[in-house]
Amino acid sequence: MTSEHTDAHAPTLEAVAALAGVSRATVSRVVNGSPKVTAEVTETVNKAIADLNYVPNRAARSLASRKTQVVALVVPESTAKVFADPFFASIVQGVALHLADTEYTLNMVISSELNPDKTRRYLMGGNVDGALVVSHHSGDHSYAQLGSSLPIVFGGRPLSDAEHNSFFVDVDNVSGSRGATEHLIARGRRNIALITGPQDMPAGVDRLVGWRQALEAHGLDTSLIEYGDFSPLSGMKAMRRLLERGVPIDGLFATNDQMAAGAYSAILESGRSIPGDIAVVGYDDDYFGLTATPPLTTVHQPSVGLGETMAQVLVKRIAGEPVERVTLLPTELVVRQST
Amino acid sequence: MTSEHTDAHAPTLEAVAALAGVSRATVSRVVNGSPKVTAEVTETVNKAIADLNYVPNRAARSLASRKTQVVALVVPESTAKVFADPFFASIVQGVALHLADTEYTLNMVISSELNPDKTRRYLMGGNVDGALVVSHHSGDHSYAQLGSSLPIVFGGRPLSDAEHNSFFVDVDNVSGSRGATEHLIARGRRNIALITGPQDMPAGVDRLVGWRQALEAHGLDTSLIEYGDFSPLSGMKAMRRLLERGVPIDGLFATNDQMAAGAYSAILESGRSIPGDIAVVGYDDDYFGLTATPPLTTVHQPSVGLGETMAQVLVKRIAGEPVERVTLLPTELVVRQST
DNA sequence: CTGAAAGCGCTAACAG
DNA sequence: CTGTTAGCGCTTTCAG
Repeated sequence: MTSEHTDAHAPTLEAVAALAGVSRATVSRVVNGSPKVTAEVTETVNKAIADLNYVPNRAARSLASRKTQVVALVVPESTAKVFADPFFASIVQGVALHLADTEYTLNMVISSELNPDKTRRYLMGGNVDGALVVSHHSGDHSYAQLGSSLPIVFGGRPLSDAEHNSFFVDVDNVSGSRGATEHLIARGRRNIALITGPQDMPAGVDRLVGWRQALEAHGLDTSLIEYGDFSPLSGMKAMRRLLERGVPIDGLFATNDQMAAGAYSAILESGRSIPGDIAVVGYDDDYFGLTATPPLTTVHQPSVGLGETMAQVLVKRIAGEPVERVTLLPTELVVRQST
Repeated sequence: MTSEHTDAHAPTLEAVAALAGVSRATVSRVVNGSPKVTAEVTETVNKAIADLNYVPNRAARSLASRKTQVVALVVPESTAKVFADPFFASIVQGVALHLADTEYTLNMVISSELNPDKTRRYLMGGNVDGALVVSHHSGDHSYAQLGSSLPIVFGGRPLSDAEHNSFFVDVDNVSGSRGATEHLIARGRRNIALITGPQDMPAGVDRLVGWRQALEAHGLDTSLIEYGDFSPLSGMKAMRRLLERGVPIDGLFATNDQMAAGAYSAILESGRSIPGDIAVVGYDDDYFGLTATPPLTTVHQPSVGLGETMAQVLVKRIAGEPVERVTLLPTELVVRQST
């Protein structure tokens, strides 16, 4: 069942040079857009290129120029397993879309946790000009060390600020959460609870900070906190604990929609109404928000934009252009019927 | 804000040869696992490689061997826009996972519909050893022509069987649908309606065929058909039309979960119950199935497996090994409370 | 502004 | 089994 592949020798730079009646060096200059070539000659060469349907050979080009024109997108295997996470998928999409407009090619590599050296070697083996590292919401900068020998841009801020040297772009979790909470306040709520995620994840920490900032700015109580693990079940349990405290609660900010989903159940089973008794805001704007009853007010993150920005920052770094070490993208509050 | 990158000349094959006291050719042989090298020499060389932390340069290797060790994953831009589609995301995941175990590297390219030639040129420019083409459930084989000069494997069967030469792997829609319908029959249903998708999409056609096969095998009526466009709204409308026919209906097979969702509404609004009056089965096993009331019985597709298989088939083709031109993956019926 | 010459790092016959 | 010898196709000084 194997098929033949006509190995019709692709035209080389040399062939173009011959047809155009110039030297290979000149063709190379034209191909690379060198400014010092007569318009006339440039035209002749371009015509020859078109006629021959010439496409430069990347390998040869890289070898000679010592540049690969490739950037890697590193995805830890654990993240890949949950690849269907729309947030992550959108990041990849953004990266790919931005890169499509550049000279760079996207190399997706799944780094196995079992054999992280394989990836390290690949990255350091001169196979790529730079790398993008995304790790499922978690800010894992374990590749940060490579940052000193290869331009790397991370998706998500590092957990510790000690990483005072890695470049990253992240969603502005603090401001997004502050906005969500302020929305609750604007709706007249005064006893606003928080169900947040693990404090060993940047998203968990930052979203708590935003909530607290908003509350403090209005002189409101910040003691209504419970922790979950971003799963629906944990959200339900956290909400129950909150309700059991027996203190008044008229607003809830759950730091992701999944936990908000769980909280919905707990609120409803306690006989309370949404948003009548308790107004709730989520975070992530995933599918749950739309299908929930009532539809959930939530914080939308610019996931595609995150990917695009990462790619953009990396390309600039590779080009040696100055770029901010940290880029924070704004979120958008999507107001629906739960508030 | 730019940072320095120590351009510590990566060790070359030559350096390894020197350290090991052999020729470059021998080192090359060891690196490429040639069988004709003394165990002793192999060891010495490997030690030198380890000591120097040598990593072969891909560009040089490709240039000399005329192989790129790269396979492209082509994603039409329209598909990329809906990248968050979990089915598609899983395919990418599968591809990446399988490739991670091979010598191949994954190049993701988004092909713009506006400029399809850019992609064609890239593929034909000797930049990749093979390509994987996925187009959102649609069986678009517009790159089929390239198949004669580059190994290509498609995800999803082509719409027309005229494409009697392209290699593809697909989910076995016919058998999946037949199974879904037989399940309804086994549950004692005899008046089984169908809401299917556009007949210009392989999935739309094949799922109808499976339903019909099951019904005919049991001598049941196959006239209860209505068409939708895979959207929830179209499913709702189709169901209403079905109900308006005024004939008995005790089972429904909707060819995707989204349309099943719409059908749910129509059934419920008509005062009927699920599965009491009408048992329903969907297809896709997307998130709707789980959150629906009652949870939806549906057909699960091996999306990750699809990606893995595509990669596997492509790698074999590149290696010149014989492979089936078409590979159909089995589906699995997930039985929940709607039947 | 353009050509000539010298490799980039590695593989691949071909000898030995 | 191992070394020698040529390049793979392109970029890049360095002259002219």
